[in-house]
Amino acid sequence: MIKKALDMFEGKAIIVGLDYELYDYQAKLVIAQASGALTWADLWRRLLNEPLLPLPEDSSIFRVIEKHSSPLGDYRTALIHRKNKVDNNMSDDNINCQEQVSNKRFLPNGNEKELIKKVQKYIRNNYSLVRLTFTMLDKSTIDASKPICKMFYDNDIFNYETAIDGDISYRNVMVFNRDGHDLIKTSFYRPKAKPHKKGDPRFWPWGFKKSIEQDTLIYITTFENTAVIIPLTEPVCTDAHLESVFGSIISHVNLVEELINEIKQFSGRWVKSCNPSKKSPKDVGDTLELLLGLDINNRSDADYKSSIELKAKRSSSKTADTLFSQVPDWNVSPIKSVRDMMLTYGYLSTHKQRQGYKDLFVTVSNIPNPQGLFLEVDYDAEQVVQYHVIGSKKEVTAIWLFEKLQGRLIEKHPNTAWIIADETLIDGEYHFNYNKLELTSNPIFSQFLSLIEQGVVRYDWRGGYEIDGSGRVDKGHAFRLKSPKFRDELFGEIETVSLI
DNA sequence: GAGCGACCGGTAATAGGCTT
DNA sequence: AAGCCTATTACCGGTCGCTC
Repeated sequence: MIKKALDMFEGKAIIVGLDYELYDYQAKLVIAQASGALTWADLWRRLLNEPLLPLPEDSSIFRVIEKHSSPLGDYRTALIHRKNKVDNNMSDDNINCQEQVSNKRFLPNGNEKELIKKVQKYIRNNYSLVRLTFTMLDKSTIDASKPICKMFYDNDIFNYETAIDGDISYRNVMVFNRDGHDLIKTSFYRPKAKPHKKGDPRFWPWGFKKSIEQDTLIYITTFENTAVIIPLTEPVCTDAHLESVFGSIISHVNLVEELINEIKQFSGRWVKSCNPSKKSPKDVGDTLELLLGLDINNRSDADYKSSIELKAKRSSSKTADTLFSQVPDWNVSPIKSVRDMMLTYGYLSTHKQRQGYKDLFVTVSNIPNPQGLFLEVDYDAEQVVQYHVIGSKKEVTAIWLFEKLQGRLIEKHPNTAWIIADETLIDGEYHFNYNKLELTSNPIFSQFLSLIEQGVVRYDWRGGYEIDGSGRVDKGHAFRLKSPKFRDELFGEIETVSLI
């Protein structure tokens, strides 16, 4: 009986896998989540109790896939990988076309991505993207998603929480158009819904229909406590229009030039490592800070004149970028310390020098890891939450407050210089050659949260504790960006500078 | 060839017990 | 009560090796 039920789900997974170009295990995960389970194994356990569980509907399957697709890029996340074009040949072209059309509805196309970057040269506040559908224009409403509600609340624009269903409030909203921009009277409200249920938060700028076409992607952000709507089309989203509102591009050009000139004193040639006899991961960064005359530090702010954070890497490295280290807010977390965390969820150390330790060197992403730990973003409570799951039991373990994370992210990365070095051995001594630099500025916090949801930003536990004793290791428990290739998702525009 | 889990080297700040 | 010492915690800088 159970076998048969599982077979049905597996069959559905195979079909979905083919339709959406997923690996088997990914398709299974999608089916599991669309059925309300956390993982395939979890679904299996649920079927034991409830063998007649229906197959998930296509709409919920699509929702899961949509949830795991990035709003900013045309790639799939950790959960859903795009297969190589090469092994696509056997798939049905019609299905492919339909799939592409439905995905394109949400994702920015190439031109729109360029316009997003252009906007972000001028204004870096939190933002959301909405693709205007036929229904929105027809009914004259835009649904305010959770991040949009939060953005309006944070900037004293509108509070949907205290709004009474059916009461319509009006605020002026800055709407960009072909001639520049206008302040447009805009309605904010929750419609009267069923009893015991709050109406979905909505807004609509008066006369928006006249100035906008269906399927336009709009960029919603805030500026000096006013909501701003920028349709991402060429004639509207111009430098002239943006500059007239937000002023000329803010830059740290001088400080950056100063840094580049300092690095050029020793770039493009081999310089001896600060620890030449031994190869250690941190040397590439420590040597750079030494050359620049900076103290090797563990300060939590940026390295160079508190304004530019330096990140050095070996050119051979393709590993995750450490964004910043931050332990959870213990006073609001069920787990009360790192030690508590390690001893509760750690595994017995296999390391020779740490016999009798519980280690936890693991990455926590949006899907459960081998310890059953995963992250979720709770926009209502304004927290990033680490859950632990065994079977169908899911419990909160640790919590980071938005406020703290936002502070850390902005404090640490106002401007970041990612410096690439080659490494070589000369006469038995290690040397570095710093020769390339990538510059990023002002990370976008809403994007940070979105990337957590997508599994692109993850949290690493990096430590261990002696079970009955005081021995410990701690390499810094940190939020990290899965791969350097996602830098532009978090930071928007990136500038590459050659140092040779 | 990239993803992923596991893992490496450090220092600064702070709390609390003990001595003076 | 001031000062000192030590234990503890929270940050800093990263890569490696196996699998799919």
